[in-house]
Amino acid sequence: MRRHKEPEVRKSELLDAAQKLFIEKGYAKTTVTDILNVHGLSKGVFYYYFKSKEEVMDAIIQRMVDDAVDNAKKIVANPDMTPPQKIYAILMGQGQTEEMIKDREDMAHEFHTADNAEMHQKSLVQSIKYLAPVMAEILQQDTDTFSTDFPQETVALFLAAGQFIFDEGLFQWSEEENTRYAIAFIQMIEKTLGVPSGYFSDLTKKFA
Amino acid sequence: MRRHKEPEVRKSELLDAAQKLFIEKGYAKTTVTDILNVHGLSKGVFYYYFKSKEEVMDAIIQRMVDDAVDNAKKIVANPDMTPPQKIYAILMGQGQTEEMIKDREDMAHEFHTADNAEMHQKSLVQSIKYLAPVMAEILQQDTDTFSTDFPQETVALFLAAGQFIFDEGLFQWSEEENTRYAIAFIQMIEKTLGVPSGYFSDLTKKFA
DNA sequence: TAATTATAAACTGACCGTTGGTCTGTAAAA
DNA sequence: TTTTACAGACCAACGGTCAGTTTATAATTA
Repeated sequence: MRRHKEPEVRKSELLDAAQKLFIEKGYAKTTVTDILNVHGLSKGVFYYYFKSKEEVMDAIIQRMVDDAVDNAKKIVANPDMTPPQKIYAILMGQGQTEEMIKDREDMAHEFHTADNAEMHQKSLVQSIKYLAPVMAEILQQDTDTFSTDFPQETVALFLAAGQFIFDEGLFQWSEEENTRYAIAFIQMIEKTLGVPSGYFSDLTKKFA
Repeated sequence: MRRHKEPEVRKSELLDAAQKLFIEKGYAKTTVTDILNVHGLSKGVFYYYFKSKEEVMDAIIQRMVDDAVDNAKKIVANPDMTPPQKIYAILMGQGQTEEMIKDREDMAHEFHTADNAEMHQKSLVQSIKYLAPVMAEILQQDTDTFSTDFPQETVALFLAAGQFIFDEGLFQWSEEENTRYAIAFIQMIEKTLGVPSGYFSDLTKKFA
């Protein structure tokens, strides 16, 4: 009765199931058996495709980061956006994959980061590694508007600060606090990049 | 033969042993039995003093953060330091307790943060919670030199960025990279706080 | 006051449930 | 027949529990 599936299909099934569970319950609290139960599979098949639970997490993070980088590259290539808009769009879209945004429209998905420290840390490290260079390009290609001595390093600092502070699971900011942090964040970016104050201000309305 | 000890002494023994192991091996990879073996104690005594392994981590973090806050308050009260020097001293002293610095002089202690995500995350969260207000006071008390709309939030962003980027376990920066990040970090702070460029520059030499 | 007993505090170690991971084997596909 | 995809019993290790033992302290008695 058991039907053998294409390896890639099975692997994707497992990855998708794992990702959903990791986000819902957290990495640590998600059992390998939990992942297998989603499609009624047995222990063996998991370790046929992956050599450890951690490898699955790494694969998921890689997928998410690749997505984010692709998205960022599209933004960079978009001729209808100004450089500041690009910076803003990439920074603010962080931590949310396209799929996650779609999902979020349906049900309220909380990225349970408190129980997800390992995953959160790894994904932040990878984000910085792969996303910072792409963003740094924007700054380097428009030295008229931006004045930064170390674009990549500066952008990395932005990513680290933003991803951490605005994480929904770590701090439960009130709406007011969130707004204050958002403004402070944007002002920090404006000042650091040397763009006039208010450059991003009209974009800030999204935080209302 | 078994000697009963003062509860506080025993508890400190366990906390100290745990802290050392958590730093050396990481929280996840440190066994409760490992902690007990340091002083040859049995399972029961651990759960006599703590109700879980996580509680021990929380206690250790609290101790570290309290230390850091005390230290920060002393710096704030120091009349021989200028406000920028205070900001600098607190930001750069982060993540290293006095004891850890002493230890580091003896043997090369690596805070194995890669295997320590949970602890690192929690301690960063607590740092921001308790340290940011203290630092914000410095900014508020010297509005002539500093111009920031949201002192506490801004400082929190600094802490998050700095603690993450300069973590020894997460990124293995070369000496050059480290210097670049340090300069970028300082420039970001200078620009964001509205102090003239080079305000911290003479302090930067420490990174050589 | 010294010896005895009662009570609580500090500690032991066998035990349990769960989990990540292994291994031998089997059914389906080629 | 060989290879690929899968099943599921099994294992070691870990966090945590618990009934019981030893040590210190207070209360009682002689």
